Amino acid sequence: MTPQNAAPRRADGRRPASIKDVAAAAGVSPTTVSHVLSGNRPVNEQTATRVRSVVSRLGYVPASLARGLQAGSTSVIGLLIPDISNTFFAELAKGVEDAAHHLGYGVILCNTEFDSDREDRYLGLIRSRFVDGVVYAAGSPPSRQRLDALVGQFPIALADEEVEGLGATLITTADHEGGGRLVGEHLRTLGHRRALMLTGPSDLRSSGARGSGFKEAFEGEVVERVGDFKEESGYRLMKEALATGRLEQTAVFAGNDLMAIGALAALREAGLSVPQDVSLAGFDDIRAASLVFPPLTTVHQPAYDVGHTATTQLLQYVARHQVPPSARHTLPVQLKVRESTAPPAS
Amino acid sequence: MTPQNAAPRRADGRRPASIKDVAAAAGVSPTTVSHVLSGNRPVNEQTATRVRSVVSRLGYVPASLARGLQAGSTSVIGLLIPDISNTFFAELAKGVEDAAHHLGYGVILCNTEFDSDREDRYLGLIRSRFVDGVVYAAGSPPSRQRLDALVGQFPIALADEEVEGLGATLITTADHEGGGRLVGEHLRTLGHRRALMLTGPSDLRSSGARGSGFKEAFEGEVVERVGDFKEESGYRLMKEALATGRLEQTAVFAGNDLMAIGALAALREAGLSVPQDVSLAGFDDIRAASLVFPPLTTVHQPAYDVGHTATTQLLQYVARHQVPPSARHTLPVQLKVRESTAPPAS
DNA sequence: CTAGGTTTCCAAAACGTTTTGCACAACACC
DNA sequence: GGTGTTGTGCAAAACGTTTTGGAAACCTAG
Repeated sequence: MTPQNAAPRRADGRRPASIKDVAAAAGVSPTTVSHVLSGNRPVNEQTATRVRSVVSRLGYVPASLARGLQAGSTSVIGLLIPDISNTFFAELAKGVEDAAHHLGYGVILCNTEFDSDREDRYLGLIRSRFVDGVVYAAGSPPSRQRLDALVGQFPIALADEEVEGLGATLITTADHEGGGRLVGEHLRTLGHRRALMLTGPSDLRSSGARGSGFKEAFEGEVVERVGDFKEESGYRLMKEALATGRLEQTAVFAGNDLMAIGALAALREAGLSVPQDVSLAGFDDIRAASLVFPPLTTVHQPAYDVGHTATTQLLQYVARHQVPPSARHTLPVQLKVRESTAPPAS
Repeated sequence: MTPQNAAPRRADGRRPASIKDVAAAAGVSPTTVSHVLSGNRPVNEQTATRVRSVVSRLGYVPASLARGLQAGSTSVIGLLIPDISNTFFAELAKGVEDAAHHLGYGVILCNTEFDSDREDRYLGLIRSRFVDGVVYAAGSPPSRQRLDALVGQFPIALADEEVEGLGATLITTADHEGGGRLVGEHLRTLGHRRALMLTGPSDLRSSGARGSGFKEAFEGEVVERVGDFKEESGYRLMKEALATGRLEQTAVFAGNDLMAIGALAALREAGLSVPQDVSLAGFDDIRAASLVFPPLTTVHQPAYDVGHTATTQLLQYVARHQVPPSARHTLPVQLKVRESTAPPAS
């Protein structure tokens, strides 16, 4: 355990090569090295070759911090999401990453895990200008006072979940209401007249929109139970509904696929089979939806596209050092009819 | 569209407050502001209060780039993974993030998507010291010449997948060989004597270890077909095996769950049912493994723990500006017997 | 009154880049 | 022999911090 000192030293004790080292070794000024590397101004070809050979011999790589400090930007954006292990967000992240990469940006993942400690840290990192912009995919209502410090001051784009009264923002979201309508219509057409709705958090715009779309199109009698978009809550809510005796409804619409999967387990435990006894529909079309038995009828959300669009929009402004204007992009969704829905029994 | 100029300006045209602005407004020197904020040296309580009030009035947040440049570190580590939408890596990422957060570090996600362009960019970002260290979870054999530039120079920890001949490195991996053995033993005990193995890439250490563990414990006749750990390859390989006529084997061991799920689809299409006609086992215990029908017998890998351990180890050295020594941590795995395996039909 | 200690603050250097204004030389053109 | 023009390279400033060596003022004890 050899004690090491001062910070800038490299782990093995050597200092990483700086532009000065290169300049000295090549017998030129740092300015010239910079010009050789950036091509910003012409440099004599002989000198340039000499510099380049020194660069590769020393394994010189410009320090991004210094470069960023000087340039006033880092070419990295942040992606704030609640839970990367949820495949929906993973897919969204992929879209963000693709778009960013394509435009020359890196992505720093900030996984909040619904934990305010963590949210604080990342918001701090963002406010300290470690990143040039943020794509914010809220999975739960965000703490407003923290966001307020950003919006309008800092380039930010909301993905999938819109946040109430947050002032001018770039918003990209799937058509939650339309998706709800598709499900409602589907179940109505099958002949269902009474449905149980297991919703997500009531303070989430997306959750409300799915519900209102559904109710509008279903036209029948709808009973609502509020959950939190997690699998466990789908299980619990369904359990509760079953505990009251015989199920009044012939169809269940879960706020998302995770909840639907939870509900499915509860139904199975109660000895009810899907879709013979009860029809069940979800939302999101996560990977698991088609793997589960029976494969779930659900609404496909273009998670990848949401991420991609939000990022492309955002970067358009980031690149010009502008605050994005208020704008909304709504992406179409698609009903996937699988085997968990059928006409009611009788 | 108001044209904006110089980089450091904020998007709305105002420059973000710097320590100088605070100092000027509070009538002190930047030094004093810094001391107030860091508590690094005592400051008169009156002055301090005045400074603090200016800080909050101006919404001053220290620029992390400048701070990092001065300190020689960023308090952020990189996580290099091939595919964040694979739940195994997502789980691992969560472990990394938790450990890092706990030790005061942020995590930048570098999703390579098996794309060398992207790998290059991120490796560049790393070499430019944008991060203090890296957790590398290779999903495919990495391009050695790129990694060579890092290992031994830069703090790096290998998670789950070890890389041949990479010199001294910190390695944290699940017990792939032991897992293979568990499956082999399980199938042998059930009475199977002939098995088909659908493996991952042959140049991946983990893949080889799973196979050799399996063969050692199974003791029967094993036919091998090489895939790439993706669902499609499981499907294709199984299809090919079935195309040759009647299946010789009574059991199938897939290199991972994704391939098992692919194989399951192929078996179903061929009219074979699992586990009545064929037993099927996977590896990883991803979320989908228990959702699929029938639920998959598989080996549970502690993905979260692998990420967590690798990160904790790494940061122990990063914090002291040391290169991690060569070391290996092997984490235990666990056989999950579900409904996809049964005694052979006879 | 002096010697020494404390308290409080500041100036300046350093971190590693990029950018800009300028100097010097070489060359051409009339 | 002026007068541009072009090629080449450097010095210095700037980006926004933290750190360090003092300086100035005040107090205390002898």
